[in-house]
Amino acid sequence: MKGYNYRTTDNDPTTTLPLWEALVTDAVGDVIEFWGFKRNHGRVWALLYLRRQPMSSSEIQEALDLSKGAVSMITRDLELWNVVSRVRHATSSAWHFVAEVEFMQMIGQVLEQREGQLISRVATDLKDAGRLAAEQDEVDPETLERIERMRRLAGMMQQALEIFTRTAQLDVSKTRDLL
Amino acid sequence: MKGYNYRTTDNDPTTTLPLWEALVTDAVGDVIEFWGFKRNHGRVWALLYLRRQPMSSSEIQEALDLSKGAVSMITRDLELWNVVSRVRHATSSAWHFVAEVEFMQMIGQVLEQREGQLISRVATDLKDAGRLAAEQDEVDPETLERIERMRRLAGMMQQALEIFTRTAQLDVSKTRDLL
DNA sequence: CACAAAGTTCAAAGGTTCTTAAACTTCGCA
DNA sequence: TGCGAAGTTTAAGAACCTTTGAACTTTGTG
Repeated sequence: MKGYNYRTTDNDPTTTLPLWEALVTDAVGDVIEFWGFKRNHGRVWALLYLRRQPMSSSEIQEALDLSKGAVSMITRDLELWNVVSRVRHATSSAWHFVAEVEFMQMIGQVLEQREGQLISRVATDLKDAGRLAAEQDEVDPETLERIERMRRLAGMMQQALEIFTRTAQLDVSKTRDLL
Repeated sequence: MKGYNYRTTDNDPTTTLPLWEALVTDAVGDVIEFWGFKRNHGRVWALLYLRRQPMSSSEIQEALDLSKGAVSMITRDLELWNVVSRVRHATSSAWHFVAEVEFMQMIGQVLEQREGQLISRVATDLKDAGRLAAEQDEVDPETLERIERMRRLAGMMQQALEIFTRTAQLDVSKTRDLL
């Protein structure tokens, strides 16, 4: 879960972003990275949220010192997750992006999906293991019990994570007008 | 958060572990990896938990096809987290390891520590950003408000994660005699 | 339609993490 | 004390993920 330090804001003279904006975008980048996303997903969202006005790809690219390709891929992801939307700006032919405020939804949604895949695979593997072990004569009944207990532990983790993501989303909706 | 596939159990003829044991150790490895630990932490713990008898480093090494150094480092971590303990076996001069059953505690403990570090840094950064932005005349009050809202969001995440880890641990203690 | 600008894709580069293997240290025992 | 086995540390390498940059495709406009 550790980060990759593709940081460009430290002491880069070519950066045009004021320090306070860099602090915000990097902070959000760190948080989002902690949750298993890419740091730049958070940085782009934070910039758009902070600016409150549609920004073009090239503006984002320049502000955060990213490549054209990176901006394309990142905005595609953010759009897919519904935390950024693409709008037409009157004065320009290029697409512009704006931040949606449902930030926790993105985390909850993707977390739940990732976790669901994992747990279902683990569950079937542990069931298979229990079945196979039961077929062996020399396997202790206590050992079979331990496999079953691990299966239950996995289920518990799933439940806990579900509760967490649901709570997190609820917390946001409670204060949705805040954001 | 993705894994590194240093898997040796797929179709390795030198592996002496029966398939059902490999399924269990790998399943636990996958879960633990999802939580930001190393896959082999989970595999070693699972093996010890399954065997229910003290195992020496070299036994672990052979069973899971790890190097001597890897076993040393992994058992050190597991011991530090109190999910494995080191015992003297009567017949041998080598240390042996046994699994403790407080598995969720390890996750909760380390998660909370990692998260605490992150959030406190993010909090101070966002506070700094707000202060710096306020000093600039051309910064919109609405923008200041948005920085403040992000700070609150970070705090909310911290709370949610705390609730989660506490709930997870509680769930375990409720069923502690099970495991 | 043709051209230019905008946007996408992907192989390769760059960077991080994990594992290994070998040197090194510690421990038990004669 | 000296030896061998056990255990630890670490530099180098393998595996992996992310970003880049250039080729390619799409879009808008005269």
